[in-house]
Amino acid sequence: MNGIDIILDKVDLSILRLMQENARISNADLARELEMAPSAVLERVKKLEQKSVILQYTTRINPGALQQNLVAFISMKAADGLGSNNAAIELAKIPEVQEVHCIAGDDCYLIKVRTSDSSTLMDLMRNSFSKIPNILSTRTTIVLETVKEQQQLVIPEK
Amino acid sequence: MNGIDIILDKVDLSILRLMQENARISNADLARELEMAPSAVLERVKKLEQKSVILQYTTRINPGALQQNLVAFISMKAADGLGSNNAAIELAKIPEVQEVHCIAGDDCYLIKVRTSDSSTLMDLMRNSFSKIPNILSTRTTIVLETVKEQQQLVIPEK
DNA sequence: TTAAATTCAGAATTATATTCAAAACATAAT
DNA sequence: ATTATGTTTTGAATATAATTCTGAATTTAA
Repeated sequence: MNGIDIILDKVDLSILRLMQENARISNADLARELEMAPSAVLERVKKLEQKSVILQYTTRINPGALQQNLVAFISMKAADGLGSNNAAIELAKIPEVQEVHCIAGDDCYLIKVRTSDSSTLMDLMRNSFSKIPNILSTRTTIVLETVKEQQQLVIPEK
Repeated sequence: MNGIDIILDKVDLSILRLMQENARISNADLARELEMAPSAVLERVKKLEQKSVILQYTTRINPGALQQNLVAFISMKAADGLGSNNAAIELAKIPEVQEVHCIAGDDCYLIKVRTSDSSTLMDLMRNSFSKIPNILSTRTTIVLETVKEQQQLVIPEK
């Protein structure tokens, strides 16, 4: 399930670097950048997909264009027993919930939510969160402005 | 800079929905899904890019495959004057820093960082963060396990 | 050192991207 | 209503790319 047993060489890392920056790069352009035959590059890409090194090709959309300007972080205490993630799993099913993390310290979960505005967030909390058992308390932090937001990894040279 | 003045119709939303799910869908397949001519679809996609509705096509890479398993959230107080974001802008330049948010409440910034392990995080804090002036204090929350992590938006039907 | 497996290049085929002109459609103004 | 204007769509043409396959080269392991 993790990164164990997958060995990525220099070429793989270059592919990942190029595709992380632009997922729609053509295989032909990839091949040109890497100075390899398109067929060889394609084989590697397929292998990276198949080994789940590549999880998804996705499009980053301007949230403002869809009127989704509210971001909030919510920390939650839950009464899930040790070794049980039930609340987290239920939270993860909600599409507006972008991230669910189990964290060290007092609170059990830290989640990130994106909605159109604060009243939609309230609706979400009232209608969806409230249906999840074992949530004991929540503390919501509203984001005023986002300066940077991406998930790109730092890819080593080698 | 925001979502104002951009009007997206049903077809645009479908394009965004399909491309958010799979950025590498071919234009031909897009056209088939939408039952439109490829040329018409291409025009729309170009327009969405040009209007910055589409920000980027990116590849989600398994962090484990690159040995980047540590996620931390750090809240920071900074001495930036009101209306100045200097610390945030400097933080945003650090590649391991994936998110920088200005938040309401006591702390000024909430940032999300991804590194290979806790000692690399310590290095980062010692070497990079410490060089940023005006950071008064930090409180780091280590993620033990991530249940969900994506940035996909909820795209309305219409 | 050989055998097996992996990776690669090149050619052939199939499919796709892209461009363009013309038609269709929508909008606003007269 | 009717014309004019601008936008969007289509369909055809052509340029480019994806994909498959075979054999050669390289690597790995026995």
